[in-house]
Amino acid sequence: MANRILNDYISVDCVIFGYNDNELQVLLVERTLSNESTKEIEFTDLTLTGNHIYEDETIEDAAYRVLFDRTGLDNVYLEQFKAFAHPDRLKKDKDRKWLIHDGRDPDKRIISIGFFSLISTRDIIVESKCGIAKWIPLSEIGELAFDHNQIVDEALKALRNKIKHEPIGFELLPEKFTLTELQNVYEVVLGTELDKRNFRKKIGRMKYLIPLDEKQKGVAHKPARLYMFSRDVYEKTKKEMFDFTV
Amino acid sequence: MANRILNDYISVDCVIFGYNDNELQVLLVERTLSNESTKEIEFTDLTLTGNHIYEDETIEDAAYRVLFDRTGLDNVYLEQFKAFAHPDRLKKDKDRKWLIHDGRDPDKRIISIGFFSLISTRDIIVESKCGIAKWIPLSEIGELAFDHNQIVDEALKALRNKIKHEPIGFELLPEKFTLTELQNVYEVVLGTELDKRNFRKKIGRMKYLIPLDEKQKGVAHKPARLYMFSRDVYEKTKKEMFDFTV
DNA sequence: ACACTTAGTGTAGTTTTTACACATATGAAC
DNA sequence: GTTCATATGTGTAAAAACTACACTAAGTGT
Repeated sequence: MANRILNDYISVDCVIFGYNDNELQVLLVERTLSNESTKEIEFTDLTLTGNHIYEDETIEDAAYRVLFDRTGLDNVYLEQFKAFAHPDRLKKDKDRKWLIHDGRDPDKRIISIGFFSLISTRDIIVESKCGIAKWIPLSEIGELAFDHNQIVDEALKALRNKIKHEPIGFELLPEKFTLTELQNVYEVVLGTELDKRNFRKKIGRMKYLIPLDEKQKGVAHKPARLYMFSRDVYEKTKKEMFDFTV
Repeated sequence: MANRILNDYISVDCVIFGYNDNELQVLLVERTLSNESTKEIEFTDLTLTGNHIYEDETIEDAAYRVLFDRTGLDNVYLEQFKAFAHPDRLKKDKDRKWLIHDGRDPDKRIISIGFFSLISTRDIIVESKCGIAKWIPLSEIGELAFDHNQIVDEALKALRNKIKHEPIGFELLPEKFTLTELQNVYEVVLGTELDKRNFRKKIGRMKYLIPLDEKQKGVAHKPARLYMFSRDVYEKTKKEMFDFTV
């Protein structure tokens, strides 16, 4: 055993989930790889959005900063779920002798602290300081850079677990939403179908779900009533939690 | 903002919970602090057990190693729950101008990845390679070194959350146990009282709870039946999870 | 006016939860 | 060996939650 102390780069990586077209999507960034000898661009790759932690900030601060730099959004649901540090994390790239154009030394291990974040995709992403970010449906994610596939998998697990017990589905929707939209979020995240009447009965009991005197507009069918989530009420009644235990 | 990249020590810290005397306890180690000028020992402090991560191991490996070095135990319940890195983590010590005798540079920030671990305190702790480890009841923990109070708090939160949904209470008991002992574990961890009959009705439904043809011995009252936890059955029937949602 | 589409609603049977009290088996003390 | 002290082990009734299931209502488009 080498027993050298790992004293290495640390980063936060955010798995930013969005919900659109009845699908769960992840925000990913292109990374450019070039051939080490010819210096020509070989191809591009997809990675999660991450960044280093500065000396004067907490891990959470760093994650919010990454999120803001990438999406221009503030005030977003964000949760730390796991730290990753596989010794063979960079092997893939080293074997292939590609140069990574993000200024990191490819021989160093990176510890990454994983966060997942939920954003309503109707919140238009204004800025994206660094590189091209794209929404990719979860089902269409191919092979990502580093160990980012594993990080996404674990993030999804953490999200599924969380949504069963706490009302975070709202975070993926715009401020006002219909019950069918909400049900779809749960179905998409959990990967199950839910019965419409039973779903409505269940969340109808939750006091933090506020019915509005407003209806959907411009749809070619009976317009649905709109609802809001009240964070205030939720904080006051945390006892009665949303529990989708299967 | 400084914007210097944090490139610093990383460690794992384990919050090792044990259950004894109807109490939840934590395994802590003494740390010796001495006055920087006189070099005399000032006093001792309590810390969680932690260690650095080596280059060729995963974070989990490191946590199991710490656990083994400290307790001599293998095959123990262990779970990563959160990473910590407060910029002011070491301020307390720096202000007081104490020298820390564990070889760490007190000016460096330490990122610590928190694990919690459950062990049956009837498993006698054989070895303890480094320093004196003590079981301290949760209620009697004073001010710990670094940000370890916060880490313990978060570990307890994570434990409470986990025990509501998965059968990990068993990990705190010896192989054979009575239902009253099991109920006590739940009560102590959750900090609530539970109704004896309802508790038994509920776990009676769980197939991974195996009744034995054996009874308690040497007690001055009606001897209780002994039970075992079957990990095998649990893995096969993960659907019906233990859910103590209050 | 008609067709199309999604919204919205109720019930009966089953299971789970909750609250609650007394007889029983053992060791200890006498 | 009788009695005492102590923790074990058990059932029921009422309320709440869960499951499965099908039709009418309210809009838009033609």
